Amino acid sequence: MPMVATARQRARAELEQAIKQTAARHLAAGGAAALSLRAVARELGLASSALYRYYPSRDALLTALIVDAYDAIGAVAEAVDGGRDREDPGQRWLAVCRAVRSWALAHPHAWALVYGTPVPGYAAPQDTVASAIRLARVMALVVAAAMDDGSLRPPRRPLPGPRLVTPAVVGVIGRQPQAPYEDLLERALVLLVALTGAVSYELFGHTVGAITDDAAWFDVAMAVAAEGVGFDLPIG
Amino acid sequence: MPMVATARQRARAELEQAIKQTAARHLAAGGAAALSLRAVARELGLASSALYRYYPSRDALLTALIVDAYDAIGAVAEAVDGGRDREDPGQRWLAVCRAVRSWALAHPHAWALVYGTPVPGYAAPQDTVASAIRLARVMALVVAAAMDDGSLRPPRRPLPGPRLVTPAVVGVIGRQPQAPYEDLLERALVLLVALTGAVSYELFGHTVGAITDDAAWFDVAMAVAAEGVGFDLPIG
DNA sequence: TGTACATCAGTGAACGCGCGTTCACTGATGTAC
DNA sequence: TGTACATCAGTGAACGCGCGTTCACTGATGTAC
Repeated sequence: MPMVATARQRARAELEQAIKQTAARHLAAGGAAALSLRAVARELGLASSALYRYYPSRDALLTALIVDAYDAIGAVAEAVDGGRDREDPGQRWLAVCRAVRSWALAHPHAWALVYGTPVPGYAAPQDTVASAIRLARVMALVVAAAMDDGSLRPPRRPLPGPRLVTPAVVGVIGRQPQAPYEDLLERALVLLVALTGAVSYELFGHTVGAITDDAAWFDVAMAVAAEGVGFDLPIG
Repeated sequence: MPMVATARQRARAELEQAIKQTAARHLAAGGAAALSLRAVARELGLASSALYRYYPSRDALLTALIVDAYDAIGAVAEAVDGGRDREDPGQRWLAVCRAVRSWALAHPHAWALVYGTPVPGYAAPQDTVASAIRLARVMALVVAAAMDDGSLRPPRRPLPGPRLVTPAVVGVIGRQPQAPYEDLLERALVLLVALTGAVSYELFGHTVGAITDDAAWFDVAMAVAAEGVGFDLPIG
């Protein structure tokens, strides 16, 4: 087992990337439905059958693009929030929301691939979860920071009943939140719903005719949602 | 101009409905991508070209289905809220949210058609707006009722700056909300984002592995979002 | 260092499929006098 | 009431298209001795 990659291995890795990049470009141009293996092969000057040495099926290629999209969104969130541990949690979360929205506006079809209608007949394999979780993790850390620094208002009415989040979610912040914040994680997920919901709402055309300034309203929406959770985003 | 429809007119109206119903069934089975004019014609025992006497293109048929889906959602919301004018606004809104969610779970592909990824190459014509607005109207009326009956908490921090909703939205409740509720409609739209966002979040598979009880969590999410707007949904 | 063998990337032809839309047509239904 | 004409629903063949996937193959790269 050699320490350095052989020429064949390097060529393989390169072409695998080239295929994915070309596919991503086609996705960006026409959406998932317009992504065709034959078109990708054509652009790369390959026989269409050659792609099967790299991806066993169209779905597998799509899965790779989905993972990349999740990772790109997660990376954007992490980059924006990185090193802000001492800042106001509201500031941090708004910055993350804005960055995610910007990314989505720049990559609408990739956004649709992960947060829009699932591709018909396609079942998300396990490969995507590690990447899908990155944005949620940033959100959870910001909320946990708000709880720890005392800036989080306790809920007006704590939710009764058993916890609704899985241990996996609790694991993200490493502890079960204590009273008066027992229901913190259930509430916090609403921030993600508001974020993904607002971005999709705008991107999929539902603000047309209703909202005059999408960017300004997005900030409002994030602030309103955060108030329900118990912390304040900077507004105005 | 006869007062009664001729046999030809009746036959036409019937077949137009039959085409749409068959198309709706195919949509429900396989999603928008799986909707094919030829398959619909086949099932009806017609030549595929015959459909062009009824719908000028596949997009036109799709538009009819989109309008129907919006109307169905709006009708569900209106039916649930009908005659509840005197009830607690929080109760009313939660009932609407739950009914919309149930409809979506029963008609996932139709939901995806209107709130999921827009069909590629498809631009929503004006025909859809009247139907699309029905759910928003119910929401606005409930919120306006809460404002009027004094159960709506004024915002912690009113939003500065100009209004962000169009006159069309103001027209739904018939008046510009006054202080301390100037920003009511901007806030209220977050309820729609939370509702559509939460339903899509669940329907498109993002709660898998994170939430143990989707129905219970949905109630929580709606309550948390409503708190940001200033009114309380019944919980627990 | 050189040779025999194994691996594997890429080819090109083929399979089998279904689609949206157009068009000249036939024959039944409806209308005007 | 009957006839001539206009309307229009539905046909069936055709156009032109692109797709995902399989398979036996060739020739270059890599490996073991």
